[in-house]
Amino acid sequence: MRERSLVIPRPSARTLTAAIDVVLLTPRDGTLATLLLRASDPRARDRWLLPWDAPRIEEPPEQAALRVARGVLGVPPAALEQIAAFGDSRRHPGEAQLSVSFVGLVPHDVAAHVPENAVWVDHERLPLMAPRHRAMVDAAVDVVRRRIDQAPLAFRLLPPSFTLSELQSIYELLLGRPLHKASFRRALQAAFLVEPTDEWRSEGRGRPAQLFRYAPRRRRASRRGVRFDLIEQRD
Amino acid sequence: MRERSLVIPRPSARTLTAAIDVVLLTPRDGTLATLLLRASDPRARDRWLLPWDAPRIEEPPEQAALRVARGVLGVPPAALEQIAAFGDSRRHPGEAQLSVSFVGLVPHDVAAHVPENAVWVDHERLPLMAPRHRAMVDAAVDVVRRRIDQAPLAFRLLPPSFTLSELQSIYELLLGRPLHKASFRRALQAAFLVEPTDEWRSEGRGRPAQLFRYAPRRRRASRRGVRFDLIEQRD
DNA sequence: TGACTTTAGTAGCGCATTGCTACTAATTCG
DNA sequence: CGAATTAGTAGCAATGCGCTACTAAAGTCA
Repeated sequence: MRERSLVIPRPSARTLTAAIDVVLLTPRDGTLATLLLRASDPRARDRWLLPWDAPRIEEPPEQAALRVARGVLGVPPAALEQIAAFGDSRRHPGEAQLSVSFVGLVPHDVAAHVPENAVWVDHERLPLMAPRHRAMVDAAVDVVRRRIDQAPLAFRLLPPSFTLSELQSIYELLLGRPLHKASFRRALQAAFLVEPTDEWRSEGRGRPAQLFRYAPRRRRASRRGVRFDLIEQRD
Repeated sequence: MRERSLVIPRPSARTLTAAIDVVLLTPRDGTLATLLLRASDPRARDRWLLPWDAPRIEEPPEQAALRVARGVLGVPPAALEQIAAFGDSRRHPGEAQLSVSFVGLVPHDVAAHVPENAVWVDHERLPLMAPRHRAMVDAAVDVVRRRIDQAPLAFRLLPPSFTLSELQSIYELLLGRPLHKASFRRALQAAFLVEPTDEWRSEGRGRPAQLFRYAPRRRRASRRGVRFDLIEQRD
């Protein structure tokens, strides 16, 4: 039973309930923090929620995500990327059958001004949440970690000029592991991503640090070889 | 205007029309080929379609994608991963407002048996298609290329035992660039991904090749350093 | 003032990885 | 048998990366 024909007799789209969910991430106290909203109804099943809303009529998911993010932050996030669609049996707080989730990065200064019903929580110490929302946070961090070396995500979390130590801290937070200072700087220089300004910043103790700005000069030669960075078998 | 409160007054999910679209990829004549279906109605606006269907009631997207893939292939694909949700103004053939798209990998022997209204087309030489479907094919190839070193995708396109030249060809197809033979084998050995069998295969001319099987022995040490493989600025 | 602490930044060694050329090995074709 | 063809390896050169150990410039405090 292998030869078939006309398997798909003119399908037509079906309606289902949908939601747009947004995972906002910011560097905070040495952790990567996620923005959670306290449920307005204290008897609600889920006390803590990711910001979300239904898409408006004819509103594309990305635009809806931007609207939701702006609703909580007042300004757009520094970066916004789609994570994935979630539509399995894991519960969504609004009982949406299908969720399209986005991750947004928020600079520290913007993150300081959020509504009173919102809190930033270390992404590794989340309270009890709807299972779909919790899965989104984990997936959001994965997306960021996989994209950090392909998009200038880290730089969007910093002001236009920054010290290399600040930049390294952001990378360490986003990657979730420490980096070696000398190696980090060497790799940064080889990639022609930043250029020094003639300003220096004295931050309390210690030698003042030179300020740099993001100024990608040329493309890095394409990735060499094959890496076979196979972690485990996924089925 | 930065301090806000209660930004999200209990949203509720809204209904919209949805579709599940599947990009099937197979190695074919030295190219990565995509499965397209010819429209049953020759006057249809889109003559060529990706396999797709509406999700059934309560059917999760992944399961629907599996069903669609089985409908064309007769068997499940060797691997199936979500690509992304597409919901912008790019037209879908079924006018679905929201599409959840998946990419499936199909071994060569399975790909040989498809319905008569289906054809395999080089992913770089697609005919005119609905814009959303075309975008999905491009995104599917991107997803595969980004995941190939983290999941054993290449091995799923091969029979249980295979020659290293065959394996290298698959990698080259999926990555879209040639690899150097000696370097490929060295990296492969360092990753402890395959083990030799005691069989050899003589394929016409030339020295017979030893057959190997996929047998990941241990995890590769985690990726070192930072790579800053920044390609271009994305906005 | 001068030693100590703290943070910034660099030099350079050793090892692993990778691209490459050049080889050897085993088979078919004529 | 020799040429052609495909499989597989050796080893060099260059690069990348982790690390230790340094120098530099500020504050702190006796």
